Amino acid sequence: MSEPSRTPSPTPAATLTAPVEDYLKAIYDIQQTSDAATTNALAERLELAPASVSGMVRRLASQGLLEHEPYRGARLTAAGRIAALRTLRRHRILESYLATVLGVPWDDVHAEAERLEHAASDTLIDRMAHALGDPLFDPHGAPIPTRDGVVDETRHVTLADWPVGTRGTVMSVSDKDPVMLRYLGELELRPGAMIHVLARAPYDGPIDVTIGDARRQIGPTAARAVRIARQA
Amino acid sequence: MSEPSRTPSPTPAATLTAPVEDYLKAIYDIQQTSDAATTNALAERLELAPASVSGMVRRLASQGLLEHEPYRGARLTAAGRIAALRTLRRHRILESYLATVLGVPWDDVHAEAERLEHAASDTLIDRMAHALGDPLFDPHGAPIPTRDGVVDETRHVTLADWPVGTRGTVMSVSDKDPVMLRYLGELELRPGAMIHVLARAPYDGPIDVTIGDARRQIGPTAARAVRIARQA
DNA sequence: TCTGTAATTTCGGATAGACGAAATTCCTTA
DNA sequence: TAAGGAATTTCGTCTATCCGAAATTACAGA
Repeated sequence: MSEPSRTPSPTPAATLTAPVEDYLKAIYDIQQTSDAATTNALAERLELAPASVSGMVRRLASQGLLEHEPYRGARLTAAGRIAALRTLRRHRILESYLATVLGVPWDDVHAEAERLEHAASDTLIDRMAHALGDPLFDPHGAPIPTRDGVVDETRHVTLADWPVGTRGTVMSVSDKDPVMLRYLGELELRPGAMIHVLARAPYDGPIDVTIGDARRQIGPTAARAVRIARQA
Repeated sequence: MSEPSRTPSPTPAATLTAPVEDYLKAIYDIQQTSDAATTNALAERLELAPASVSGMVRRLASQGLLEHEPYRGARLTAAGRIAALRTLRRHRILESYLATVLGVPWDDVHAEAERLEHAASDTLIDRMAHALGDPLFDPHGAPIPTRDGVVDETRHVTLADWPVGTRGTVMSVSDKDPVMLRYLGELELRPGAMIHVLARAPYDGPIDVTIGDARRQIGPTAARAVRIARQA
């Protein structure tokens, strides 16, 4: 585990619109993997035209929420990062609450939280978190930022890159695609599951893996949605 | 109690924007008292300029959600009524859930629900309703429409007009103003409270009333926020 | 170094929603 | 019935967000 990171709080920041929160969250997400978020990557994630992203990125940069080097991509500033983590916390607390308390199926919670996260007040989110015992992870295994922006940013290897012959534990699964999530659920590929990669066919071929006791073959796309860590 | 009213379901209606839902809800609300919702009444309730309301009302009329006689006011069509009741159900289920399950103070639930009602899916609302045992009234005593648009529309007399010398039961209190709600709470003027009007000073003067066992004087503005029915 | 392709930005334009000022209509009252 | 005030609508504008088409830039490979 790497250090949890702490971001100082500069401004309380005026209320952001829903689209702005979505951009910041997407940039944060992309920056977990790449150094900067490119226009195309953002456009794809947000399902918008690249032209729209260009315009918004310029505006957000002028508001000090991110830095933008034309043709190079966007990087969150400290203020942007705080705003992104605030939205991420809302999202993941909501996912946890909906799944745990209200029994919303785990492949549906993402879409629902995606809308509610822009409307719920901070104090409501804190109430939900409290009711859940202030969880550190959401139902898909993603870490939940605290109220003051502390979050575990460990970058886990995906199942697609996990070394052959090695055992590991599923840390998290991507929550973006309900169909994929349903498939992973059927395979018992949930956070906490033990896996053991037996073989991987070359050229993006299927991966031969035991999940708990069951032996399975899974394709590279699904494997990329599953993040693994060495057994605890 | 008057007949619950039933509205047939014409169209599933495309998804409405948050402002549109707000307009429909406000018009429904105003129509509970007046025959048609005037531009000024809407502007005041929605805290918008009358010019803005004029424009929106015209648009909503062209979409078939309401009928508009220029200079005369707006009336919901069947389709508009259904949409309004759907939003009202969301609002009141959310209020109930937040207050009952999450312990949000009863004077805060309105504002929170006001934002969440546009984001929560129907199935989530139904889950919440189910968790509460499908309540018929929200924490302020307002009736909750069912999934298929049945709602009690009895028009209750307010405390300001309740006959002197008569006992009654508080049916509901207006949830719009948190400060007022806090005041009413301090007076124990909640749904279910027994009241007995002893005297009313003329010209909008104070009302002399017993609430439960306590004797109080309350002003006409607060009294207008409290709706009363003959004792059950 | 030159060049073609992919990524990005710019430009003009669209839509939803809101506003103030000015024009219009309604209705009461003299 | 004429006038004046109040309510309403119209008009021109503004902001936020989105788009397609055209122009620009970056960069890999010859």
